[in-house]
Amino acid sequence: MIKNIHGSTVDFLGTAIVAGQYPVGGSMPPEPTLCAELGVSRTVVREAVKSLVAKGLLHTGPKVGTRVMASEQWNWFDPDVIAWKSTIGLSHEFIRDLQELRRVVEPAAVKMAALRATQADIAGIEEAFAGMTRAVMEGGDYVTHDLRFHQGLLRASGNVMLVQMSKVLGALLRTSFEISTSKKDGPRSSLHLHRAVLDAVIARDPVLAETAILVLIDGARDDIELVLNSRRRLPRLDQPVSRLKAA
Amino acid sequence: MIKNIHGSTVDFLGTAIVAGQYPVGGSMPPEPTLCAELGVSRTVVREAVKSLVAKGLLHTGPKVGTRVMASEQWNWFDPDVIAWKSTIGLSHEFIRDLQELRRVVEPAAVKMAALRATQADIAGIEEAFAGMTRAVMEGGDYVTHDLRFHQGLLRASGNVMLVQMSKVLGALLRTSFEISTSKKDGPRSSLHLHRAVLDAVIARDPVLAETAILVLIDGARDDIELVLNSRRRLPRLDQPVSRLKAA
DNA sequence: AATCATATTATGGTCATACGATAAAGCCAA
DNA sequence: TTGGCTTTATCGTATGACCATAATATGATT
Repeated sequence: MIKNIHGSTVDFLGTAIVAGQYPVGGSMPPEPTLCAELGVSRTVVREAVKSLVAKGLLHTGPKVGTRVMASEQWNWFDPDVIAWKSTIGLSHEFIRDLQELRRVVEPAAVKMAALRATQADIAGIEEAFAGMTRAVMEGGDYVTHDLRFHQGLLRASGNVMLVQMSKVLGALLRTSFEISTSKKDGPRSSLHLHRAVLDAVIARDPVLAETAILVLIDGARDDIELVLNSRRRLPRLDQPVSRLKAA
Repeated sequence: MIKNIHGSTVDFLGTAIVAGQYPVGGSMPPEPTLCAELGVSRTVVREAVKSLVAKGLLHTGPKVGTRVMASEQWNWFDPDVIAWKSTIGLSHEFIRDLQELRRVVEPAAVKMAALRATQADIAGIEEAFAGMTRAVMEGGDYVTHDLRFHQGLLRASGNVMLVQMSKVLGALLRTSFEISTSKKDGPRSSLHLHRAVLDAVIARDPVLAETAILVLIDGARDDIELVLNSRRRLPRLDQPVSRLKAA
């Protein structure tokens, strides 16, 4: 992803903060220092900091400096924040929280979808399913279509807030799918489970749709648990604070 | 709320955008124009715009200008965005969506709370309940303590993502509570329903806790529906674009 | 010696100006 | 009409200056 200096700076600082490279509650280096470390102008640093303030990661004030907020204050539903968290490696606890969220949200969304999905919604999900099938048969990017399938379901719920979640859940789904896909016949075996969900939605059967998606979700949960227990901790990337323009 | 120029500018533009005063997909006035309209420097305008970009409301590019993103792109879980939406008046559909979200999230959170709440969590909720009781008996701010009660429940779920929701749901709860409170004996009659939830959590009974909170939520939903149907639309504030410093 | 008021100062907040970079829109030629 | 070039409006970045705030230090007063 090619970005301008502002975007790169936000990503750099955001990742560093989420990774815990600056102590929570402590102060960031003063603006001139950040300028020097990153090799950018004060304008860029200030606008980047403002972006991070907007996402709840930082707080600024004259003389008090730029402080890192407690992680409960961060906007965890912000796609960028989630992305930064993903790049440094999702912790076991965080995956558990996302998993729980998914198990709460997706069944509810599917129930609504069964009641309210438009033809366009269903067509979109069908297309995603077709892509999944194609990927299994002829090879190809299974994960992308799997993501579209689930995001299509949330979209079909017709609820703005639930649609929003698809972006956040995307991080979990990607991890989840990659794990499932690495298993023997993962995609092939889950294909008919997806079909069952879609059929229930088309049949306007909320209860059936809910039970079908729960099978899918719990299956994914078990796969993840299995992998997480084998490697106690996911890889964590500790990148040193270095010049930005070099990268 | 007294704020600095940056904060005021972000609020002003954010509110205007959420209110639909700038056409979605269209371009905002160019930076110099905004500077003139708001009576602030370009620095302030740019940093404000950057904040709004961070919240998904805007998108900028050289020559393309500053465009308003489609509302599906907005970070609806951002406390500021929700606050702006609240100030201009929550639409019927938006309240419905929030209501649905609440009905999905809160029962799940309460179940988790029943299993995992710490003594500190419970103490916090007890304190909020005491405040509610006091407000009913001696008069006082019922809504604030009611909010704390529900936020305490979400916090006790021990799930980061669910805790985040408390901020968003706060907007709905405030509206909801104000409506309920305006009803005859609203607070007094709902007091024992709250007590039932808390008791179930203390008793570590997830199922009981869930059914108890559902009674509470559906009661609130009915109250809201009633009020919403009497006045077809909530008041909407159309403030003209005017000088910022004057206010 | 302890306390409160005052001065200092470090740090973010705001402003102004200049120039670079980009992509839309117009123009010209084939 | 079409393809590519030029123009130009607009955001992106850099710099320097000064203002506003609040933590800290200083000193006076009791």
